[in-house]
Amino acid sequence: MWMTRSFTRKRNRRGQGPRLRAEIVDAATALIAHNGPDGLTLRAVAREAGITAPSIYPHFSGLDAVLEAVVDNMFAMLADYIRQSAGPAADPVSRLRAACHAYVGFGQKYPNEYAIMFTHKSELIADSTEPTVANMPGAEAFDLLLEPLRDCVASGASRSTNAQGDATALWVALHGYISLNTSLPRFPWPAGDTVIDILITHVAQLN
Amino acid sequence: MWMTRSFTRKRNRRGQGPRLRAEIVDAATALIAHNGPDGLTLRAVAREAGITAPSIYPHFSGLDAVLEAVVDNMFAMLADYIRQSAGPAADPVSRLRAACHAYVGFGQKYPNEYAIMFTHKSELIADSTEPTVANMPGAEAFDLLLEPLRDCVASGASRSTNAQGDATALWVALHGYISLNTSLPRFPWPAGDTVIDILITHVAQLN
DNA sequence: TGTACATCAGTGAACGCGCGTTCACTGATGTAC
DNA sequence: TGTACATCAGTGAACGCGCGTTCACTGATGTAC
Repeated sequence: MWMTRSFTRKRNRRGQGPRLRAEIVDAATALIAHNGPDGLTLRAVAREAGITAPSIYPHFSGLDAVLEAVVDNMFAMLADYIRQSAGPAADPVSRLRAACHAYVGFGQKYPNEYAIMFTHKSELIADSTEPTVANMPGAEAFDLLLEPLRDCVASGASRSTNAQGDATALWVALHGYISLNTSLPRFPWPAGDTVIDILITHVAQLN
Repeated sequence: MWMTRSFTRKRNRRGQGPRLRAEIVDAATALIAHNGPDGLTLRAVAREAGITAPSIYPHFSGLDAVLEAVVDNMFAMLADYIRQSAGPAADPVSRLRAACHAYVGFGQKYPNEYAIMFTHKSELIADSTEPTVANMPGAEAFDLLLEPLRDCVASGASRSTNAQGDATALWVALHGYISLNTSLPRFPWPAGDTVIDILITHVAQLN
């Protein structure tokens, strides 16, 4: 069982109040990572952060707002994670494969956090914003799949004639792998990365 | 807002007590369908079923057991749903395509119910049972993808050399589509069934 | 430089609520004689 | 056929608990003069 941190927090100095905001987000993330999304309450977050429950209100309107910040944070981490893994590779196919494996690797390294990124009520995305790729929460990560795929097409390594559609399909497939593999670990999965490689090769139509 | 049923329930007759078990499962399913998995409590299920909370205990050890029954029920429904849609088609490719579309259709028709089928703690599956395809909760549904794919291979319609692996990849992909499409409805999805068709054609390696 | 004061970063007690679970019970229904 | 009884299918009150949210407060820290 996960235990609350036991050391006593030191109050922030004048003007440093907003630092607590980040600590609250970290505390919520840690709780999700260890207990899943279920036990997540305002009071639990406060306990984990080493503060009292009312102290959250100056920084967030409630638990939903905290969760939204956690999700935003995780999406930014995901994009960084993919960039770090896929950046070095020179040829487009290696870059695409690396990006896909990094995407799945992130989901498997942070399964509970990954799950809430997509479980989270999407109504929180402002209704006024146009539904384009650019202002989606996962837009950065999506682009990190789409661009290498486009490069594969340009270099003749992929037979795709619809990069946007195929990148979407690829995203869907990788997401499905993370989700199913996490929730059904007892399924007789083919060894190692077999399924991931099948998906990349065929959905991205690599030669 | 979803309202509780207002008519008053009639007590079951002697010997008909077990009927309440099914009513409890139905009530829990209805709550999940309308409110998502979050507001689901023992007392809410009892209210929805028109009984008092303690009346659940003779039939289930607690909320987890109710949820398990709901999930089992939904997996059985899913298999029926696929069979009904995919049964008539004569040639293997049509059967495979129909099965895949039915799978996705089920997930989109019952998004909240579909989500809990895989969100549900998989530890409830007896640890002693061997992890084979046969005793998975979704085994029936998986077979309804695997068999048509094998037929496609046999008839020369699919280039797959690893039906089991490719069926797994296909399942993963369809699952991913349901999941992402449900949680990100504002993403600029390609029109209609484009993504599904891309996934079927390429993952099943149809000619 | 010293001091009075305003402000900032939280605390701690309290509230009403719905929850899971227990317990003794009730009243209709079937059964034995 | 009548009646006493056992059992079945639930009820209703009660408990302790953790929750979200409010409110008045405190004490350290920076600022004005």
